[in-house]
Amino acid sequence: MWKTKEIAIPKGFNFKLTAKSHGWYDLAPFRFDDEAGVLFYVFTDERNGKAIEAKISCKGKRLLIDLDTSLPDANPIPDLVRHILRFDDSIGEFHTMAANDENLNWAATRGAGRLLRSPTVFEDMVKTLCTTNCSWSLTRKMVENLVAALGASSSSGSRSFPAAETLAAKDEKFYREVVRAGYRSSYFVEMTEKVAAGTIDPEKWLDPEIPLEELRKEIKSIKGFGEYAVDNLMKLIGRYDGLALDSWLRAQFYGKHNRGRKCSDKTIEKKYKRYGKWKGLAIWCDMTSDWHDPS
DNA sequence: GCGTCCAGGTCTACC
DNA sequence: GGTAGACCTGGACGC
Repeated sequence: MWKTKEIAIPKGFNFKLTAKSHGWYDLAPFRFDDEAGVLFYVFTDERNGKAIEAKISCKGKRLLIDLDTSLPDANPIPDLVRHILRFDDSIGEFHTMAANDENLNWAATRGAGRLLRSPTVFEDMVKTLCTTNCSWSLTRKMVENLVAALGASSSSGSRSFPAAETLAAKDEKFYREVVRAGYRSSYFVEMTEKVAAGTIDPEKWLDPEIPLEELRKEIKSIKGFGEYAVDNLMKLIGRYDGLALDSWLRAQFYGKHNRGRKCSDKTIEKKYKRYGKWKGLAIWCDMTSDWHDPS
């Protein structure tokens, strides 16, 4: 039995631009149906550990959340949806700056800049580690393997993202042979054990009061998190100070702003310096301006 | 089908 | 602080 919940969207919110803001919509348990304009996600019901599939779509000024189960009115899923779509993010300052930039005014006009994220920082950590040093197809495969092997099953058979404790119970052999994580396997073991044991608490990183450098240092101390991975995770947390430069982003920059010729990372930094704490969002919106159809 | 080469980001050892 | 090499996988390519 499906049950629909409705919530009001914030002013200037663009559902499709947010859902497809970066590749996360393509990683399990997310899925996006372009034709229908529906974002799918499989949540975990904290009460019993069962999976709940949600279909999220937008109708006028309302967001519709269709759940494949009947839940009590006080269920947490609408709040989690607000979190993943970043309803409460205040990016007006970024839009004000972008409005005066010929490369970025599209973002201000159309309401881009909210980057889709997972319900937990932990899930974003795992996925970020899966993006390091490999093709996108391998990233998809690793996440898929993880969810298929350890996720809880919904009534329709789709699977949710496993909890840290579930991942921590697995050894390096599992990550190597089932997830196909290769040399990253030992990083997964170390990271998930630390989270499950409470040695690190990723959810606390959402606190905007944590000093930037302190946060950066803590994430950087985790094996497998270098410059790119730290910046990427921090963007998802809501800190856009780092550019999260990877080979794709660099190549895009060379093509758009340097006549296809390579240049140093410092030159790239210089281009977005005026955006200050928003520069990570600025380069991302600049480099993805041709991703989205005008509708 | 098989073998080889390459891209990708981070870590570690070394200078 | 900077650099080189190793790590591992999937995809592209040539045979």
